[in-house]
Formats: sequence, C-alpha cells, structure tokens
Amino acid sequence: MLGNSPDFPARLRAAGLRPTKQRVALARVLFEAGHRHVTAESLHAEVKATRMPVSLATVYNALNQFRDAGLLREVVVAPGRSYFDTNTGHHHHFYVEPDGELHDFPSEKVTIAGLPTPPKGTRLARVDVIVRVRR
Amino acid sequence: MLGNSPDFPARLRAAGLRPTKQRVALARVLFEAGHRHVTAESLHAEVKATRMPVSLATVYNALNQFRDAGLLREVVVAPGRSYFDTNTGHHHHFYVEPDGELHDFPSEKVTIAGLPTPPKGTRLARVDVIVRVRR
DNA sequence: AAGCAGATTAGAACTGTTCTAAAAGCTGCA
DNA sequence: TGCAGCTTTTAGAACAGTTCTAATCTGCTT
Ligand SMILES: [Mn+2]
Ligand SMILES: [Mn+2]
Ligand SMILES: [Zn+2]
Ligand SMILES: [Zn+2]
Repeated sequence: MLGNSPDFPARLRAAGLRPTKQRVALARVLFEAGHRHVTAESLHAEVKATRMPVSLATVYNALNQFRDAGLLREVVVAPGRSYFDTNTGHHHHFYVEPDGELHDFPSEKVTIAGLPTPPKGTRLARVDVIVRVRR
Repeated sequence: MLGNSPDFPARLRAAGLRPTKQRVALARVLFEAGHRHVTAESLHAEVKATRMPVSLATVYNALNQFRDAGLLREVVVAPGRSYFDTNTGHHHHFYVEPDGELHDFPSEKVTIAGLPTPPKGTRLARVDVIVRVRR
C-alpha cells in the first residue's frame, strides 16, 4: 500500500513538510502501527519515551500541520481536549465516557437516511456520528 | 404544556434548585423563548444586558447545575468551547463551521441503521450526529 | 562551506473553565 | 422578628489546553 509506506521522510516531503528529526519521530509513532487516536500530551509522552527530544510546542505544531496536510483528522468529543486521528477515511466513533477512550467503527455498515438539507447558503462538509457509551 | 410553564421559580424548585434572582434571570433568558444554544460568555452578556448583575462564575455554576438537573444539555462540537442547549429532547445538529452557529434538526426524520454493538462492558448512553457545513 | 528559509524551543501569553474563600442571601424556627 | 445555619454569589486566583514570541538551530540549495 503506497499510502502506508514506512518511508516517513518521503511521506512528509510529499505533504510539503520538511522531514526534520522531530517530525519523522512523530510520524513514526503515529503511523507505523495501525490507526491511532492521540492527544497532544499523550503523543508528547510517547515520543519522549523514544529518547527523541521534542518540545510540546513542536508536537502541537506538527499535529496542526499534519491535520492541515490531510495526514490526520481532528476529533472533538469532550470539552477542553482535542484528539487527533490517524484514520482519515470515512468512519465514526465510540466514545467511552469516563475514560475518554475513542474507538473507530466503519461508516460502511451504518446507514444514515433522511438527513435534512443544509441551511441556506451552506454546503455539507462532513457528518460525524459519536456513539457515547458508559461502563 | 406543563414543562414549558413560565413560572421559573417553580421550575427551578422542581429541579431542586433555589430560585435565586440570578438563577431566575438566567432561566428566563434561556427558557422563555424557543430553543436556544448558548455559550457561557454569550449567556453572561445577555443576562447582564437585562441589568441583572451576575458574575461569570454564577453563569458557569448555573449552566452546570441546569445541565445536571436535566434542564439543559451540553454540546461539544468545536475545540475549546461548550454550548448549552435548551432542547433536551432527541435531536441532532448542524454546525456552521466558520461562525460557530448551531441549528437543531429533529431525530425523527433521521434513520441510523446498522450501528455496531457497544464495546464489551459498555452500554449505550447517546448517539450524537453532527452535520458540519460550510458557507 | 555559506546563506537562508524554515523549524524548534522555552517560556510567556491567552482562553475557557473551575476553584477559593469571604460576603451576602434564604429559610426555618424560636 | 431575630437569629442560626445553610446555600448562593462573587472577585479574583488558579488551572488546563493551546497558541504565540522571539531567539536559536537545522536542513536544503547553491
Ligand atoms: Mn488548532
Ligand atoms: Mn463542566
Ligand atoms: Zn477514528
Ligand atoms: Zn440543539
């Protein structure tokens, strides 16, 4: 799969971003395993654990740049904290309320019928379905 | 409609909250017209415009208490800011991206079929559909 | 190797929200 | 009505997540 190539410098260049040490280390953590949902803090902790020095500001910069480049998608499910999602395809989320865990589910199996037409002067951007569950 | 009675002191008492001047003024602004979507800041500005002195802390306290009492529901659609919704029935939202406007649409017309079963050990709490639109 | 645009960084700043602790307001009862 | 005891309000401090600043550093081009 081309889009999943482990050549992170090349993927970053293709996205218009210089493959710096920090960005490559962040991309590795984000994209080398399966799909992930991270927060800035959790990603910062993970990358620091690989002994690559990265500041929190750089993590925020990179997350915003990766999102703007379409490598990540931002998910807002709870007040005060953004999640970043390495799964950029069509899908929806389970949100486990007390713990803050996010789990994907494919949008293929879900049918949403009867959505009203967008308000006058607007065009549809995306439909997010959040299934909130509790333990 | 009993639940829509304009006797705000009585409605607050029924919710287990003392009908103080501030809470009655907030309830009036929130509930006397049709359904509303407010932020703490917008509600604070509106109530102060009625010449009732209220601190922002009291607005936050009241919004959280009203929500806990089931008079309001909290809606999270954008990072860094909570909306409070006077419509506590089943419904979903249009979110107009650049301006931050929220509009209801009834859930009756929308059919969501094929939702996967919640992860092991969890029970369904609510399904939120957010239709994001742009100008 | 030099030059330069772009990236990183520590820390300050900012925004939305909650907390603290003191003052004020209600309520029930003498 | 007066008072006690609890609840509520409040200003401002504190806090959490995020962005900004401006100095330093790095990676790419020549
Ligand atoms: Mn952002
Ligand atoms: Mn809250
Ligand atoms: Zn996801
Ligand atoms: Zn609504």
